[in-house]
Amino acid sequence: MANRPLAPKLIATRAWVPGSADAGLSRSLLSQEEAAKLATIATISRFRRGDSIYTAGAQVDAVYIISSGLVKVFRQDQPGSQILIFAFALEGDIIGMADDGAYSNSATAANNVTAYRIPVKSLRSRMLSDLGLDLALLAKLVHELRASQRHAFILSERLVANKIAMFIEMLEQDQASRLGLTPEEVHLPMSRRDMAEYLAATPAAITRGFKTLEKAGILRCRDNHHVAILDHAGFTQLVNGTLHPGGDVATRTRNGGSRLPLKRSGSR
Amino acid sequence: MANRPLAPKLIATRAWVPGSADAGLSRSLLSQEEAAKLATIATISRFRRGDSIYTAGAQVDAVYIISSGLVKVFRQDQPGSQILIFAFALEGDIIGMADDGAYSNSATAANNVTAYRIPVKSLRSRMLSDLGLDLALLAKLVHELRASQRHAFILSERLVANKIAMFIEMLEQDQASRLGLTPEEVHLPMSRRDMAEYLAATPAAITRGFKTLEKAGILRCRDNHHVAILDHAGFTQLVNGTLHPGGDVATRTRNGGSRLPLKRSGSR
DNA sequence: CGGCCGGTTGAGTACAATCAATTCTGGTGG
DNA sequence: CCACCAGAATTGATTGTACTCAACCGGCCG
Repeated sequence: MANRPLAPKLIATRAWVPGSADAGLSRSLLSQEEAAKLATIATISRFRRGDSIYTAGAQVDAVYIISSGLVKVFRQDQPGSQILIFAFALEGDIIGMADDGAYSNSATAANNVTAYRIPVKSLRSRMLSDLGLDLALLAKLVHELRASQRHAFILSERLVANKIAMFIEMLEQDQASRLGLTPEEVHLPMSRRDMAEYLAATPAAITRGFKTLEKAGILRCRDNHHVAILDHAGFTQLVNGTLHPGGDVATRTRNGGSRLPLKRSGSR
Repeated sequence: MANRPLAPKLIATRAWVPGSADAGLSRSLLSQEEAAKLATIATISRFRRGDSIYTAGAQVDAVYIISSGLVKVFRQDQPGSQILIFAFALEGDIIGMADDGAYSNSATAANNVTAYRIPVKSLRSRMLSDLGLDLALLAKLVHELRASQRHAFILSERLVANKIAMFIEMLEQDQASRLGLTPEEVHLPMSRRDMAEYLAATPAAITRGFKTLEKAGILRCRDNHHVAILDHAGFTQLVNGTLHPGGDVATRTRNGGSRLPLKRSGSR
């Protein structure tokens, strides 16, 4: 096994910045001289909104580094059935992961997208000769793993409003790490439908969830692609499941006046 | 960055065997001469049911390879709040992942557990001197990423019965890869409660979900830890969201007789 | 023998999915 | 530049499923 073909493998859709202080690392991963190295063996590809970049099951022949636009990385088992978006890839992100020679998920352009296309053959030789790059990719993988776990954590939430809050927080952290400072407004580059497919919900639920958050004073929507976080504290409280946004106290049958916990305490 | 301390990083809770044909790879990852190498620098640790192996946020000082028992790898933000189990680690699995010097999730023993404890210091020097091991760990990471995406996919399912089905299928594949052949019965080493925390549900829902699957003739439970898959076809159909197990046709208001799809077709 | 914990069952509630109708929006072609 | 159309987004009404709360059973350990 030591002299296995040393599979081209890996390469992962970039992670949302995970938790805390490694933003610098995450940003510099492939945006420096190593990226330049890659650029020498890459060609530029363009995709229109809706174009498929690669599809699950196909042989891996290339890996892409997004230059501009928004790419959805998703899984869909049957042609007409359920979709789950695993990640949104933005500028600087790498997509085209596989570990056994075939793509394990699909990617389509949500926008007009430009990307560097890197044939795996050249990538493989590069990796072998350049340990530094190998380690960078490894770090990338760790990030993506964290992102995926975060995704799972978001999906484990029951209330759509909470999911949305966690999602926006994620976007905020990502944009903060990209810009170097936390912006006034969070930008939501994807459609409501895309958000629904990332959060395992329906567009209708997304709409209502935003409304709930807005009425609770947590955030304000300038338009469907720009939101401002008003109450950052209650925001994280809500993320922790402590807060119950859909107050609507009037309809409470019993337990009329007492707001407060009334949520899971000891067990789940 | 090339001469960064080359962080110990990585090391991941092992993946459930992902999709298809790389079972062999997954099994041999650390179970051969490399495992032997590791054994020379490892010590044996024992944990009782409920013991904490490591907790999120703590400095990474060691990595563990499970020798026997069952370990839950989970995340819990607030002390009393929601838990999400990210993975169950069995014999041969590696836990103790981190990418910035601190554990990113927690692990506790669900059983009596024995594990090899590997201080990261020795591991780091090993890794540097042994590229093969590094690559093995990298492959491990890829597997874990796949596992996490699979987890997200399971969580995206709405009906608990479907989640359970996917979960059992996952266990079956894992056990098949461990044994080399698909066993008659699938073994569920964890408690109902643990399953609930992996599937983001409640124990009550788990119970009812099993009942549903059993009444639908999909599977049969010998006891709470041994199930046999009866209808493997309907099983995967159900996994794809095509089948609707809670038939109970009598209560259907409209659409009285027509079983069949009646689930999401075009959109989600 | 008696708590204690895991598991099950039952009744009531709440949230999101579904279905369907309507408005809004962006892009296209005249 | 405007009319128009298709898709996205919203809204409403209804239904279904899982959560919640609570009680109960059973085995295990003290």
